[in-house]
Amino acid sequence: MRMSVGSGATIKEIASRARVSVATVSRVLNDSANVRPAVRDRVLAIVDEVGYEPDPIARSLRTQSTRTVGFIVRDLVDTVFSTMAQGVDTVLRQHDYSLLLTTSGHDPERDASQIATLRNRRVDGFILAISDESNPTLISELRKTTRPIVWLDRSIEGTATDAVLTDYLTGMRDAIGYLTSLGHRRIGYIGGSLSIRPGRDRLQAFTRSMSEAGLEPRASDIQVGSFLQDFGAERCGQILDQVDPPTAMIAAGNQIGVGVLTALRDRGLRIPDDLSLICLDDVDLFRHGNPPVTVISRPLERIGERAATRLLEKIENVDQIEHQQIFIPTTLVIRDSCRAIVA
Amino acid sequence: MRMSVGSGATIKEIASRARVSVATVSRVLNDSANVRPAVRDRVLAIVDEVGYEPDPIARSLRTQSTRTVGFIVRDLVDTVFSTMAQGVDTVLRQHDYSLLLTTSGHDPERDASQIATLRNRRVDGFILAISDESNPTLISELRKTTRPIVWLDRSIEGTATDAVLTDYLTGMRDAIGYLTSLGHRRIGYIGGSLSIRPGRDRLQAFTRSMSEAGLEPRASDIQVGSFLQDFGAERCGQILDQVDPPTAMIAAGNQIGVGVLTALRDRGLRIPDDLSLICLDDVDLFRHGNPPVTVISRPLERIGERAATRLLEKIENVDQIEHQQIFIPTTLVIRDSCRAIVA
DNA sequence: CCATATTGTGTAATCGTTTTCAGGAATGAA
DNA sequence: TTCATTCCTGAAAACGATTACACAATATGG
Repeated sequence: MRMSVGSGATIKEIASRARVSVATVSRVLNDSANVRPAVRDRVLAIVDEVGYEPDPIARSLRTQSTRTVGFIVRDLVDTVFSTMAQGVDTVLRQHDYSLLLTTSGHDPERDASQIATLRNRRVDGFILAISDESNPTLISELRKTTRPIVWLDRSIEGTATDAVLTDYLTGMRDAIGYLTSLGHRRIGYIGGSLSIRPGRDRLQAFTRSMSEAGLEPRASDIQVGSFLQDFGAERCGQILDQVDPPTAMIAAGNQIGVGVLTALRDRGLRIPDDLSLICLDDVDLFRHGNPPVTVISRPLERIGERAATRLLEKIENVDQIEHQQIFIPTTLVIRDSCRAIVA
Repeated sequence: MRMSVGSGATIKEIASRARVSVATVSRVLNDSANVRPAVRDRVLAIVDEVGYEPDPIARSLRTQSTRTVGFIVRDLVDTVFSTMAQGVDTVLRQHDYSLLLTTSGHDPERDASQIATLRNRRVDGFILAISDESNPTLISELRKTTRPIVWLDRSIEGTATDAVLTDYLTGMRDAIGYLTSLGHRRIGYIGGSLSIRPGRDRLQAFTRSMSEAGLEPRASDIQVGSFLQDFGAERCGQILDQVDPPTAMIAAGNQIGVGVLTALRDRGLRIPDDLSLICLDDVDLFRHGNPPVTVISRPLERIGERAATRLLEKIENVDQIEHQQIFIPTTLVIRDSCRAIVA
């Protein structure tokens, strides 16, 4: 019973039709070694005629390579991740690799189990944008693979890793500079969990930018803990409920930003009149919202592409041992969500 | 040289350690046939101790099944598709299947070539949400596979197919009803390309709903052709530039809706004061925008889940020959983007 | 107690490739 | 002509599982 894939032909059939051995066919197809031009042409002609395509499964079994990359993201519904995935797909496709995509939810256990799954599936490499880098199960799971890993806005403490990271400082500094130039002194900050690198990096970028601007934020103006919408909404309320709330706010996460927006709407507060707002990541809601909101932006698709490119480099260059951390700068895109304060 | 995957052990090592043949180990692992309980336990103990996991590649080669599903979407950046992908992932994960995800851009040629790629990769089935169903290259490419296919908001004319489709009529009828109840008589419509099923279905739902409401739309109020933002913006302008433009508009595509929003903003028109707007698909921008826009909504994630479930049914039940078309109803979610007309 | 089912197990073929090894043909040098 | 290279090719051994087949051991029935 022949499989109806491609022509369904196997290398054996090609070989017999071309009156050569399977070894020769294989050599022609991997254009390796020396094979007489006449023979090569004969084989190629048959291959073409029959429409033969080698079975990648059989090939994988023999070569221990699947031309497949595993990509784990927290959540595909979040535009940030799906846009990165788009970038990854673009690059992989160009290099005849396939994308095995899966999600970890917000569950650290699933991070580990998904890695196990992908490892078991023999992916040639991993791109990881998972939920919690510090989970010990995860770490031990990772040790079981020798395949290259590229972290996406993540990294493991204390270990040399390949990673594509975001330089939040560039955009954050501009954001704070912009706000202070408008006269703001009290700037609130809502950020995600610190158990994950962007949570830490963004907070650090914020505090550093503030102190560079000569500002010392109040502890109560800084709220961190989760990237979720509800968290953003709740903590936004908390910050604004103070007797003398900040005049500006930074929502360091696109979901958080959504939460802030709904919190403001619930209280009947308007942007920028009642609060100046800067969000992170240039998603539709911010770009096309009313008013369009000023954001710290980064090239999400490009970031995905960069990670994929780097991973392929490592896969195809096994002897490449050194690790690279690639930093993608952020930029401030000014729109209409901040207003000047009259002193 | 042992691969460092799982324990790196092969079935042979387990067999020799357990003093049985590989056949017996295989039998235990596929809990098939009769194997003496004592032996079974002994084998399982060793498997456990060693942490042995069968190599899925070898298994695939023999069984001709990869426990892998291919999913082609037009564009991962579009929330509609990435949300569906999330649903697909959820179901596949629960059944130990993996997701091979790829995009076709808006390019019909790529539709076909991606199918070829997935077919070559021996996926067990396809979920297709591609760019153009009528492309002949695509059709002939599809004929080359015997693996089950589930269409997602798509279908091939004239052929019996499995598909998860959207019943746009339910939501559209409510939308038109709602608008007429507000006093609107002139309702514009901007829709996507008719070379793809949702383009046709949505338009049909619109014209039918209109006539049910006793309304006959002007030809110039109906613009169809592309799902892209720019198209939405341009045609929105075109419709509004008429001497007596409609008072309400339906944007039958989320990107189109974005385009409409920007077009309105560019002309300084306000929603709902200057135009009542109903969009399709409940994305962040519409849900949390200002004002929040009334939408015809469908459960995107659920739709993805449904497609995956159906596909797995067909995969694991090869003898299941009949085709199913599953219709997911749409609902109207009323928000603040429509206002009453005073006659 | 013998013939016959039933159970449990191992041997070996198979899936479709790549690649090692060995050997024959062709080439070049002396 | 002879010998050493170099070039080309094929046979066969992997890769790591599943499974058809054969056969021994045990159970069943008269």
